[in-house]
Amino acid sequence: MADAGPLIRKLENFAPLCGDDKRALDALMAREVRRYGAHEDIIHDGDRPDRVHVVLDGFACRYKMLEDGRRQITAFFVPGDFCDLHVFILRTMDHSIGALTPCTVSLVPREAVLGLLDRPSLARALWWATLVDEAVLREWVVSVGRRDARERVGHVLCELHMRLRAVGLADGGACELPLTQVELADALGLSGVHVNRTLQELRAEGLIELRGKRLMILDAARLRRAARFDPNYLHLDREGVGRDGDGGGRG
Amino acid sequence: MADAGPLIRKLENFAPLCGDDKRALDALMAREVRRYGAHEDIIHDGDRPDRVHVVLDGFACRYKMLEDGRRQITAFFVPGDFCDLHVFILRTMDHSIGALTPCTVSLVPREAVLGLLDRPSLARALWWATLVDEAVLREWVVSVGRRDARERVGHVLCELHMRLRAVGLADGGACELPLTQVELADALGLSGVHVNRTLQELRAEGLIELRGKRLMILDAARLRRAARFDPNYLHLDREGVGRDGDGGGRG
DNA sequence: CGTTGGTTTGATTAATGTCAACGCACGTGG
DNA sequence: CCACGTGCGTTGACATTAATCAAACCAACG
Repeated sequence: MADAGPLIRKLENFAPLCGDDKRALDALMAREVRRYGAHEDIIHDGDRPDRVHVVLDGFACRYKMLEDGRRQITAFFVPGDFCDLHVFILRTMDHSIGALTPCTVSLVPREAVLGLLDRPSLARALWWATLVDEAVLREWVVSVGRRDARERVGHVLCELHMRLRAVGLADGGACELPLTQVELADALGLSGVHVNRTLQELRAEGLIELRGKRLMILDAARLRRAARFDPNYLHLDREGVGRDGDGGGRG
Repeated sequence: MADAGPLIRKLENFAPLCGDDKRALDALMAREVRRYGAHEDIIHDGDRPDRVHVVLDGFACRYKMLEDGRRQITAFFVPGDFCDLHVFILRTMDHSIGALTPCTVSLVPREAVLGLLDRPSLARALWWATLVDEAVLREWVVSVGRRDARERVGHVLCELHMRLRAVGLADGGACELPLTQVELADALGLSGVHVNRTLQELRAEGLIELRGKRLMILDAARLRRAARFDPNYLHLDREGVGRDGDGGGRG
């Protein structure tokens, strides 16, 4: 049931892929698939993995623990996301990757990814994806460093909704969001209690609805304004089309 | 006087470069050089630059402004750092890059960088450099999200000192650090006043000396412990040597 | 039912921000 | 050589945000 659909949809936010490209991705993602339970680690700090992990289904995160138990989540992974393309160069992991919900993950050997890169359109698309990941990370720093709790919470909800929509997992203003408040807190640099109160505030103002594992954005315009959310950093606007691309074509 | 030395020294923390590699870098960096004054923007949010910028001399930063004037710095650039390799794929800048001190910057056209990538050893080294930048950014999130002011300030000082040492710009525990307290604050997600008090605390404990534009780490072990600084995320330990590189053997 | 994981609440405290003033070094122009 | 302006660092008083602690609550589930 979990397939390469989200990944393909995501990459096509950069530029359309041809049939062969999609078939190559499909084949690769199906080669070796593993399931992880909620809270199970997919890769652990200090590991030296030899395969790349792609989330096909479920939510995962990148995180780092301090010795005294404080945790900081530095990325959320949704279906279609690569977890650890760095494996190609950096020997040892300097952080962990864990499943937040039960996850289906494709394990792709290094060489197979290198094979993908022989296709210039895919090489560009994958490069785009990693650059967007970096842009998301930069925005994360801005949130945690300079936005107050309301803005942070609102911002991350806007972002997750957009990213889920980009892989076909949102339906109007609604999407599945199976994150606990403490997980949100660990991502936003807040305490669980404070996230709770902030969510209540946003709910009370009629901006969102968040019950169980479902998020509904009730007033997108107002929420964005409240959170000072500007989606340009997600680069979802087909920046790769009509490119006179020497950009990738080597080989 | 500004040359490619720091860049070369930095890349050799990953793996040694051959003479041809170094000459190629030297030649490229010398092609077009510009000077920027302190506080001058090198690239502005929204720009679509067509050249890549490498800092040869001076300090610069990546930052993002919020409409109401809050600023978050998301990276410090020291000599040897690439500012914007993303230019290859992402069309428009989603943030700005500014000189913190007077800077000498090399402007390298896209195609010239692509030429560099034809040398497998350089391609790997540059890839390594961008992955380390990302790792630094992740650590930045951890600091801002979960470390208190003391730890943040101590951590960034440890990091900057190590990075400067990696490009040959530290001499024992000392290095030039021409950053104002407000600039540090904007990087750490703190107020200028609070950075000031925190620095005084670190000074009073005999951990550092920071006067004028010079930093001296007086007790590295204790400072690291106080800041919970673990340098592994900088990946400066020659991870690229002895790699059975499919990436292509170098002559 | 009793457990468990997650959410909610209230009371209190700690960390950090804000504001406003002052000092100090440096450079510049008279 | 001095007066002045400017940018940064430093201080103190005070405001505010968010953390902490502890308990209660709720729904899902075996």
